[in-house]
Amino acid sequence: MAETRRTPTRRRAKQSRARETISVIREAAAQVLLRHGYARATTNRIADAAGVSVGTIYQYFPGKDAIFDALIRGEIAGLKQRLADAAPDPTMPLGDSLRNLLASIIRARPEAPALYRALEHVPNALFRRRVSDAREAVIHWTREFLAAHRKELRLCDLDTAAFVLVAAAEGIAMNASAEFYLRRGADEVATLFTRYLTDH
Amino acid sequence: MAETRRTPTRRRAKQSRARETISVIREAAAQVLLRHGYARATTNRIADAAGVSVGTIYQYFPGKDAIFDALIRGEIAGLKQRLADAAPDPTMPLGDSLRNLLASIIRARPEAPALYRALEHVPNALFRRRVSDAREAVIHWTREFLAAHRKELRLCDLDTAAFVLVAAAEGIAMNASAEFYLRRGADEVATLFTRYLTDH
DNA sequence: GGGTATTATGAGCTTTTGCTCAGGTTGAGC
DNA sequence: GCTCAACCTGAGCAAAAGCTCATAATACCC
Repeated sequence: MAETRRTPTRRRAKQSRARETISVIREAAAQVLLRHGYARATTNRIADAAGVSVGTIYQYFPGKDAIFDALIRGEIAGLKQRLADAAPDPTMPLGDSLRNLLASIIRARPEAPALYRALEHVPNALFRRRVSDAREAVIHWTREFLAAHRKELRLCDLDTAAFVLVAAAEGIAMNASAEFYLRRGADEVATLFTRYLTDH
Repeated sequence: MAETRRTPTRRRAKQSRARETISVIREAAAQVLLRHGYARATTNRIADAAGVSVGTIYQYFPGKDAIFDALIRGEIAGLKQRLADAAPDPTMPLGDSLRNLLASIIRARPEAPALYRALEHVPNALFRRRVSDAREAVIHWTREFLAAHRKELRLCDLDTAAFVLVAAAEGIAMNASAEFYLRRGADEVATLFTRYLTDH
């Protein structure tokens, strides 16, 4: 439970069997985290859920938090990938760009918000910095996106605008249900943002 | 650590000395929660922070989670009070109402978002329902607020609008720093919402 | 001041949790 | 089929956390 462990590195998988085990552990950790929350996500429970012995976990992860660290790194990498994929095409009108972007992010991983929410409370300083670094990166990306569309915008303080957009989007993503998006929720969010950014 | 305890109720304070102790414990719990997070917010640590013996905690709280339950109930009650205080005056223009509302909520308890964030991960089903019930109540209150200003609105689906507003506001409140509000952040949020709701 | 109900103490008991390690199993290469 | 490195097991240890209870201190009422 200490912040720094005595055994910094562990065995690296060399056979496909081991790589499979690692990903099974990761998925089990995500499931347990979603079902029980961090405080009850014990190593033994994760091992049970993974159908694996506790010892196996410690073959590949130096400690409990390392599992969640791997999880959050995966989630962040995925989010960044999706942002990159949703290529910001400056020729397309801003409203349509926004709609596409939101739809693609939302469709990609519907369970991500809940997982993210649970992950956010792993009591580890490095870990928390990873999360807020990622937020900062998304804000920066958003600012670039806005700059590419500068001519359509009514405002000039792009930094503030980017922050407001990302924070609002995060709040909505965290609380919205799947049905919300099915029932034109993504359009609604795009409208919220477009009306804020442009003159109708 | 079990969900149900053997000792359901505890001593009720009868002297002012005891009431003082209880509130000291509550404040200490909030501090420890903010500083260390739920997983490291142990009963002994809380007792230390409160300058009180562990036993004293268990005189008034049936278990660790009960402390946080009391905390969240207090926070929610405070938020509801602030919403009620910010009387929705339908004669005032919607933009101004929003600005006032946001400013009064923000000024009241700047540390509330962080506390709320930490509290959200107490691993207790009843507890989590309390939080989402509160969110639901705020959404309902917002719907009423919108209904009172219906004539100024461009949209008709007040349920969706109320949800979008509350979720966005939560996201912004959770991530914004104090400086953000000082540097016309509240105005910015009011603009975001006003432009979404009305025709410029 | 004496009596009693209320409040506070904290050493330590019980349970839980993170983690280890001595040993067993598997399978790729020969 | 043999070998050996890679992989896996799970009982159990040490530390930590939740909580109790016998005892002490305090405040209130007469």
